Amino acid sequence: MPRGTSDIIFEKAAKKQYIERLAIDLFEQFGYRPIVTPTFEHTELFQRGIGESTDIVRKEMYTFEDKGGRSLTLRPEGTAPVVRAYLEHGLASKSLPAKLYYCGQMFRYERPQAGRYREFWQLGIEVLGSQDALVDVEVILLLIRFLEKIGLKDLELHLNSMGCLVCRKSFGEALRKYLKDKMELLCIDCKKRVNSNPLRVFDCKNKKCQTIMKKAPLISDFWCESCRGHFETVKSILDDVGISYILNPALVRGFDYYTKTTFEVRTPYLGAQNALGGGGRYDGLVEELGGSPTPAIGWAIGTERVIMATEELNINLPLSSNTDVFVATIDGAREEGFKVLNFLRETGVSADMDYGNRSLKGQMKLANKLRASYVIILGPDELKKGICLIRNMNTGDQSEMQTSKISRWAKGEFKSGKVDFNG
RNA sequence: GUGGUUGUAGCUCAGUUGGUUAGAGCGUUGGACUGUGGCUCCAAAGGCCGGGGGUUCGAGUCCCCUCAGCCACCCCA
Repeated sequence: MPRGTSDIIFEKAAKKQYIERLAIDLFEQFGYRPIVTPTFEHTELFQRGIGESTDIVRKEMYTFEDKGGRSLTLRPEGTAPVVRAYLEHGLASKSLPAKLYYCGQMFRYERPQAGRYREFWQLGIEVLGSQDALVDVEVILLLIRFLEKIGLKDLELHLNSMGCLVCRKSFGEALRKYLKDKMELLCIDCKKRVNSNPLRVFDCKNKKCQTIMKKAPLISDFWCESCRGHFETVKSILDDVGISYILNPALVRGFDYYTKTTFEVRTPYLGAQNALGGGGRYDGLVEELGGSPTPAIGWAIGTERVIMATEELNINLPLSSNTDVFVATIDGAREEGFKVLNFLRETGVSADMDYGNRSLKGQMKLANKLRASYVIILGPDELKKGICLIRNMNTGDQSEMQTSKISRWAKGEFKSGKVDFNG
C-alpha cells in the first residue's frame, strides 16, 4: 500500500458512511445541493487558484503528465474545482447564490502522521454569488451544528478576517517593513517567512519571535471600512445565534484565495493535527479563474479527523448493521433455506445465512455474532412438515411456524422501528 | 523536507548476557454437546520475527542501509 494511504474497512467504513450521511442530510436541510467534480484537474487550476507561493502548490501536489502531454494534478482541495465547474456550467445564470456541497478524496504529498494522510476524505460546502454577512454566519453555523450533531465537544471556533485584497496588500507591506528592521532577531524559519509569507511569523513558537510579534501591526489595523463593517456584522450575528468564537488575528490559512472572514474549528483531542475543518471567504477567486467578480465562501472538514475525534471522546456512533434474521439449515435443506432467505430480503428484512459449510452449532454461533434477532432453522424434518423453527435469540424461545407464513410474520415483526435512510 | 521513536501470529504484546523445533492472551475453526448461540473446558490452524546486507560456529536479539507506522517541527483536513 502506498505511503499515506489506507484501506477503510468494517467499523471505520461504517463510521465514515454514517458521518457522510449525517452531513448530507444536514446540507440538504440547509438548502445545499450536491456537486461531484473530477479527481484530477489541469495543474494550472490549482496554481492559479491556490496560489504559486503556497506550500501546497510548491511541494505537496501529485502532478503528472498524461499520455497527451497535459499536466494534470490530483486535487489537493475542493474549492478551486467547484469554482471551475461553476464557471464552465454557467451556474451564475441560475438563481444565486449557488449553494453546493461535495464529498471526496483529496491528495497531498506530505509526511504522513496520524490525522494526516496523502489521500484523505473531505466534506465541504461552497456558496457562490452572495456577499451577505448572513451567508458567512450560515456557513459557520452549519459547520458547528454538524460537528455538534456528531457529538463532538469542546470545539474551538477560531475566527479572523483577512480583509479584502486592498487591505491585505497594505497590511502585508506594513508587516514586511516592520519585520525587515528586526531581521537579526528572528529565527531561521521566520527570516525566510518575511518574504514568502510574513503572516506566518505570528504562528512561530520561538519566544524571541513571539515577543517581536507582540508589537507587530495587526490586520485589524488595516481593514477598510467595508471589511470592518462586514466582520462586525458577522460577529454580532454569531453572538445572536449563540455561536461562541475565539478571535485569532494569527489565524492564517494556507490558500492565497481567502479574503475577509476566515475560520477554523479545532479540537483539543487530536495532538498536532487538531484542525477538524476550516474555510473562509474567497471573493476574488471566481474572477481569478476567469469569471466575473463574484463573492463566495466555503469550508471543508477532514472526515478521518472527525472520526478520530469521536474515538478520542468515546462517542458511540449509532451504526445499525444488525442482521434481523439468520437462516440456519441442516443436511439437504440449504437450497430451501436460500429461498427463504431471499423471501425475507424481498420483504425488506435484513437477512443472512452461512456460506461456509458450518455445522448447525457453527451457524448458531455465527448468528449470535451477527447479533441476529431471530434464527430460522430448516432441516429435513421441517421440510417434510412444511414448517420451520423460529428461535428468538434474545429470549431463547423457539417455536414452529408454517413456512408459508414467514413473510407475514417478518412484515409484522420488523416493519416498525426499521431505519429508513431515504426517509 | 528536518529530528526522534517503534516494527515479532488477524489484533495486543512477551521473548534473558546472541544458543536447538519463536511464545501468551484475544480472535478464527473444530470438538466436549452426532439438529441449537452466549458461559466453561479441550484441540487445531495461523509467523520469510517489515525488507536487504553485514558481523558470528550461530542473529528475533549486535551493526549498516532501506521501507512503513507513530510523535514533534512544518503544514493543514
